[in-house]
Amino acid sequence: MPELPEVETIVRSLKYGNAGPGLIGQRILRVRTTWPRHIEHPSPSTFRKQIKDRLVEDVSRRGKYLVFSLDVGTLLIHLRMSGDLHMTPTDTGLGPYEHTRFELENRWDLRFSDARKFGRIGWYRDPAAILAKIGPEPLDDTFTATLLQDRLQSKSRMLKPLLLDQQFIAGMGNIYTDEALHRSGLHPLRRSDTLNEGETEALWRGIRNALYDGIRHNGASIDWVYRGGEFQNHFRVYQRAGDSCKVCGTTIQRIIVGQRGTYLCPSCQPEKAP
DNA sequence: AGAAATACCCGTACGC
DNA sequence: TGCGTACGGGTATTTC
Repeated sequence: MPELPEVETIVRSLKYGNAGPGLIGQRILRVRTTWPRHIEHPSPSTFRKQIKDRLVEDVSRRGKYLVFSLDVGTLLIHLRMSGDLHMTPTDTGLGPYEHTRFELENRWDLRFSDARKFGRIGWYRDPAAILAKIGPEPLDDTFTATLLQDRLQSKSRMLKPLLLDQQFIAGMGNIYTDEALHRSGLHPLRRSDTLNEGETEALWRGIRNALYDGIRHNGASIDWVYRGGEFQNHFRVYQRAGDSCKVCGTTIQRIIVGQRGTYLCPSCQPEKAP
């Protein structure tokens, strides 16, 4: 559930440090895990050897991946549903879900907490092989309304599952997809190749605004698993079924689209144009 | 071929 | 109280 804004928030906190020192310039002494399946690539034993004594040179983000540039190779971490990363002093007792930790030279740990154990970690000599498969970054200057239009017209898919497709666009999850569609005034079942120019522009704006708002509030905190920021207090539709739309007062609906719970305002997002 | 559905991995919350 | 089920992201696999 950490989506683009939550991952971006974590990247910033790790990079510059807030509840602890920043990660850049730190050396990793070793990795310890109580859940080896967190380590996706290479094998856990090879991973341990490759990570030992590596220097962290940069921390960034690509889609929902955290990208740790090392002096040799790159560490990729995907938080999936419930993952989170914290800087914690090495001598602090382990939290219940802190399955994997990277011990640093300065006696702090980078701890990977993951209640549902869906998260994945990998070390790659060439991360481009993985990251190149991901769609465009929605907040990049190169992500224009024209680019979005071309991509929408090249498919004939429902908007909701299409926006969730990481190959179509990077970083959108269930929350920000529903929030973006509401801001756009578009129904989640709408086919991508039926949007006119104005609707495409609205979707482009809706995506960017939903993500910017999320980042501005340091991401959202979701149910019991993810401690994020305050964006949950600003949801317009997500998890608001039965409540009234903040724009028009109509009751928010919850439907299932592509096996995903989906929230919308039936007035702001009519299935067919009025 | 492309779109969409299904299964899988997990732990918790919720409803009956 | 206790059990079954829904939820959720992304990938792999299957179906249409």
